[in-house]
Amino acid sequence: METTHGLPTRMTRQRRLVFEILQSSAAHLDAESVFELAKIRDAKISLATVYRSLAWLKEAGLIQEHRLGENHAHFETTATTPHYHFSCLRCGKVVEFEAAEVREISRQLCAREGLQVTDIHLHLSGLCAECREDQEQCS
Amino acid sequence: METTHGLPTRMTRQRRLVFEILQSSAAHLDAESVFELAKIRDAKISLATVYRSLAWLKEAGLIQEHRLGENHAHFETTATTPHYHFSCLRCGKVVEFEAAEVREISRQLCAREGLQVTDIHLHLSGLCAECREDQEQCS
DNA sequence: TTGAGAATGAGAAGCATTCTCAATTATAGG
DNA sequence: CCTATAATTGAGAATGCTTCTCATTCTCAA
Repeated sequence: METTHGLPTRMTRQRRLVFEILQSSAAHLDAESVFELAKIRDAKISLATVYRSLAWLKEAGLIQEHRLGENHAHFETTATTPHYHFSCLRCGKVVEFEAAEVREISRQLCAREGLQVTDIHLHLSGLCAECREDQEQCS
Repeated sequence: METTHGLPTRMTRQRRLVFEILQSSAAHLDAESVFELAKIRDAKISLATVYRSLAWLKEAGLIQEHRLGENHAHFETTATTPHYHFSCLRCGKVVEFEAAEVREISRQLCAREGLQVTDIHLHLSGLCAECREDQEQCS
């Protein structure tokens, strides 16, 4: 992210490609999915570069990383409106939602503890409406 | 967690040991730390058993798993009062805090989307008060 | 144009976690 | 108490995701 002079490094072709893939995708892609999509436009791109690009874009604030219960990360471009996630433990479906109260909670904590919050992750999990119905039919 | 008859399985010596270690620890231990502490009381215990015990205790609702930014999980016994976490990106310090509003947010989402929430994780990250001071001295 | 630093590709390495499987232990029924 | 059955364990192999290494390529500024 920083050169030896403390200046920001460049937006390269590969980094732009990774960013564009995340921009044009509605879903929350994981590194492997980004890699698969990237290879279509750049057959030579390496998985390591995808990971490095994701780290760089995250550091630059252009994308966000989410841990949605699975053992790998998902990424999405930074939204204009802050939002949070619910993920279904059964089918993996992700529901996004807003909640202005969360920023207020963060603000209060900062004031009380003298700390500085740079990232907020609210992650709910359980069963989505569909899976809930399926469950009930079994019992 | 379940026998072939659908009955719950037993609380074994190893599982109790893992639970007791988490109970007597103030911090949020990771699997490796639990393993190190467990070996003191049971030299033969295996890391696999620690992981299996953690999964079993979690399933039983006795402990909770947290992802605090690092690439490994941390565990703590289920608290009477639901609480959330802030972790410092610099020194790793964890601050626990309460926020009743979060349950209300969850309740609203359940009502609106028809889903069922079983787990809530609110994770803030940034710089703790101490690291914030250190940072300022450098600039 | 050239030199220094930054970025890349390919594959190796690392780390946390899960799996396999043979041996051990617990439980229920006789 | 004995036995059959299933659950659990230990040990190490295997897996999956991510990061690292290093030789090569690219970019920018002088």
